[in-house]
Amino acid sequence: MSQSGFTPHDHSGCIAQTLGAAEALCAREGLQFTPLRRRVLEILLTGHKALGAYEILDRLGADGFSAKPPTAYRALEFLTAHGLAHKIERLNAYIACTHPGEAHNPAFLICTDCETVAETEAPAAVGPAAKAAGFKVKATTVEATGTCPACQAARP
Amino acid sequence: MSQSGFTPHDHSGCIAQTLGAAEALCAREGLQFTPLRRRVLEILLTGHKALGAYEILDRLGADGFSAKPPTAYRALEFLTAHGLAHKIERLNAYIACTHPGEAHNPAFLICTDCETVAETEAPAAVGPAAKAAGFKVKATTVEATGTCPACQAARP
DNA sequence: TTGTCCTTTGTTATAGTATAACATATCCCC
DNA sequence: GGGGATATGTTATACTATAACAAAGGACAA
Repeated sequence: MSQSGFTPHDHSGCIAQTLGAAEALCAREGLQFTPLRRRVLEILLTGHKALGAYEILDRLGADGFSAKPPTAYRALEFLTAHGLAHKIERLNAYIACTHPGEAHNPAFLICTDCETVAETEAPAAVGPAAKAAGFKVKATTVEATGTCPACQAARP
Repeated sequence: MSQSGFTPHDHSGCIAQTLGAAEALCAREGLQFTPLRRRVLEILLTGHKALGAYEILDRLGADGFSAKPPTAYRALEFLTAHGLAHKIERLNAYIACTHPGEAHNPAFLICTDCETVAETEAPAAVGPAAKAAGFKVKATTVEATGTCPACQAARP
């Protein structure tokens, strides 16, 4: 599995692998990996960029699906609920998970130049502070904005 | 300074202290702490909860300010730009900073029961992973949802 | 003093994000 | 072939945010 969406790689492999993992996960858990849900995941997988719901919606419309907001949002809810995609809160946008099925605490590195988003593993980001406060953590969002290696090189 | 908005405390002291710090910071940096900006900060300081821009707007209207969106958003932009308030991305809402002026990397603990938000210090949440990826971090968002001590006790 | 620059606030309009509520369809299983 | 569960279609609306331009006021120099 790639550690970073920043480094060049065979992206068609990325796509195939993730779709395969999604199929396997849905089969294992008795979930329906319907054409709509599959198509939304494919759209997200076109690149390591976060897409807004309405951007996804446009592409769905081109494929003959209903181009109304709930269509996209419901598919995204399914994908995020099962760890196949994540919402990037800073961007109000969505991205395919790069290692579905594996338990993880994702952190995202968002390049503000090229808009590429890389998913990495977050260390215990709030664990100690939460413990000290007596706070019981359910989910953690960790997102960093900045500049990816390629864009640092391109704009010195 | 309180480590947590979860523990009971003298909140009027909270308010006075933060407003004082804001005044001092603006005086020091040559910024204009106008009545509008001050009022928005006061509104945010009414409790340790995040408020939406339109919620703030309603209260501004009651005080004779223009109740149009840019009024609130511009004040919030000023406050967040200078570290006097923060945006909670998970909630699309805003909260007063509990220790303005001090350099910090805030992390937020969001109670999904009572909606209280506590600000704590984030450890280097993405440092190692970013370094490994060659990513240059500009800003980091760390937000955890969960249950605060009081709500854990109330709903066992 | 008045004219110009700059910052802040007011105002109008619109863009972008998300969900509620109800209708229809499909499939599985009995 | 009827009943329940799940998924999708459809309509309407709520919520969040910004662009663009107008107007008010202070600071400061000519």
